[in-house]
Amino acid sequence: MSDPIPLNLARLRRTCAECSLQMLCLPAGVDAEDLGRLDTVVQRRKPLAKGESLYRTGDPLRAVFVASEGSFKTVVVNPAGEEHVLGFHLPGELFGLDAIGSGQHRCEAVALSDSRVCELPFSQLATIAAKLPSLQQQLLRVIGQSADRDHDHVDVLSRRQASERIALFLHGLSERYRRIGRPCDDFQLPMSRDEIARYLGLVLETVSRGFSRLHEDGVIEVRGRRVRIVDETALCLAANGGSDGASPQPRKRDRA
Amino acid sequence: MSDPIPLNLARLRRTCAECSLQMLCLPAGVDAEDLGRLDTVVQRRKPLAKGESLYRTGDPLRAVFVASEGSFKTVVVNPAGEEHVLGFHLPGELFGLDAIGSGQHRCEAVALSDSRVCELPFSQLATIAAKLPSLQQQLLRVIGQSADRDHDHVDVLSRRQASERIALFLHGLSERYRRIGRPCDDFQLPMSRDEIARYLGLVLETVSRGFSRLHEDGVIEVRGRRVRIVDETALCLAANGGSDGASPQPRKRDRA
DNA sequence: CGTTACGTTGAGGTATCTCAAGACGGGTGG
DNA sequence: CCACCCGTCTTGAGATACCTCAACGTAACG
Repeated sequence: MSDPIPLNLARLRRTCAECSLQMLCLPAGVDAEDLGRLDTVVQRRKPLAKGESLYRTGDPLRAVFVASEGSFKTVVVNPAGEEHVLGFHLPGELFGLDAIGSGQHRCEAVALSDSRVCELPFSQLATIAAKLPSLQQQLLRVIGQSADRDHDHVDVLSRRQASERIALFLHGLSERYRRIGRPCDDFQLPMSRDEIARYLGLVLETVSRGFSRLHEDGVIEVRGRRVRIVDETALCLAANGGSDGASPQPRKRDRA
Repeated sequence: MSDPIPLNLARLRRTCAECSLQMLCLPAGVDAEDLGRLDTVVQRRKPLAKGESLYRTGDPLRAVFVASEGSFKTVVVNPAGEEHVLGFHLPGELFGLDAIGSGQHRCEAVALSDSRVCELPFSQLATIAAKLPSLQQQLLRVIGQSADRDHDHVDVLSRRQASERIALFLHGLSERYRRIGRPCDDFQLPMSRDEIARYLGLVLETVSRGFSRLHEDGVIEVRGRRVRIVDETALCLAANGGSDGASPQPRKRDRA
């Protein structure tokens, strides 16, 4: 453990190449020894089957997570029994931070497909961060990025047109695929129409119709969960109020 | 600066009694000397007039803020020129954390009334936190609580019935007034109907009608911005799908 | 090859938005 | 003190986008 462990560094670089833990592991200023210490803390590649929960509402804060394979959703079930989707978590994206406020998870994390996750015990993370200022900064940044995704969600939900929400959702997803180093204009949705609907505050039929409409308008190609973005510009336009397909003048600026 | 300063401790305890910076200043394990160091960092009581901005979208992360008097809203203006309200910040609540992900503010903070704010330069906060593990933990917790408020916002926006959103909004506001030590069943709204609407993803008329309806049903009393919560239980019920007025028989979905 | 989950499409009802007019309340100045 | 103005809030009536209900198509799987 006191040896500088170049082997571990190499392995981490390889296996976590596109992982957001990279932000925690590999910033400048974290040397091999520090990294080795962190490495002993990360528990790697825990497998989960589709539909299994990683944590449930009320569970104490134990760790933060990153899927190395597969995606997750986080959901809350309200008193009326309806399920709301709070977020989707692609491979390489950190999640599970919802518990750092109260110490308890406010939602449930469910695997959308057979998955593998790395987990990083939070107490040890905090301890190490206290000793490594650079790691502390990285930790703050990663937390901030997680909050940014929540803001994106709010942004989507604030749109009052279903077509805007759907376009913005697809655009955001594309952006995130790009960021984790995957094709961003041709991908497989890890979630169902119903789950998208519960994320967007709509019903599944509306989502389906929205997809069909974007297809008709030549913005995307859809077949089931396969999505190809044909016209990214048009997608952005649709996300910002160019709601109706053939709106001749999508220019409306209200001012006071 | 190197003196232990019991006087400052006393002053901080008094002046920041209900302030969320308290969480950063006064946890067990932070002694007077530490506190003195923190005290030198907090800039206090900067005044702002109603409508003035504390920071704007794109501004670099400089500090985090707490209003000691007055309230704030954080807003984004989308390309179409519409203003979305991301959050309201009551006196004593920490805000401005939206920039820790990217280093730049993603929204604009506007005073809802004449206000005074304490600000805490972020770089120095991070430096001090690195030296004080207990402060680091408090910082994480405060950040987490801020994220919790964002989750509450998502929760509200996910409701598809306007009446639910409005009831949940009022209930959440009441809860927050309670937490900052103010009357939670009788208060003055710091924001307009229009601002509430832009927070809830509705139009102002719908908010107004929702208030009137809750008034008619004897759940609240409203006169302009003055709100009194008459029946908290009914408010909770309305927030969770007991949407329609006096439906004592909670069948599947009953419409009067 | 049947079963099952998921996705698409259609028709009709309804909540919310839009547009519009009026009421209230807090200021200002005569 | 009152008249007046302005921003804010309320209320009404009609248009519309979305939800509900329902049937059918499609794909994955044993």
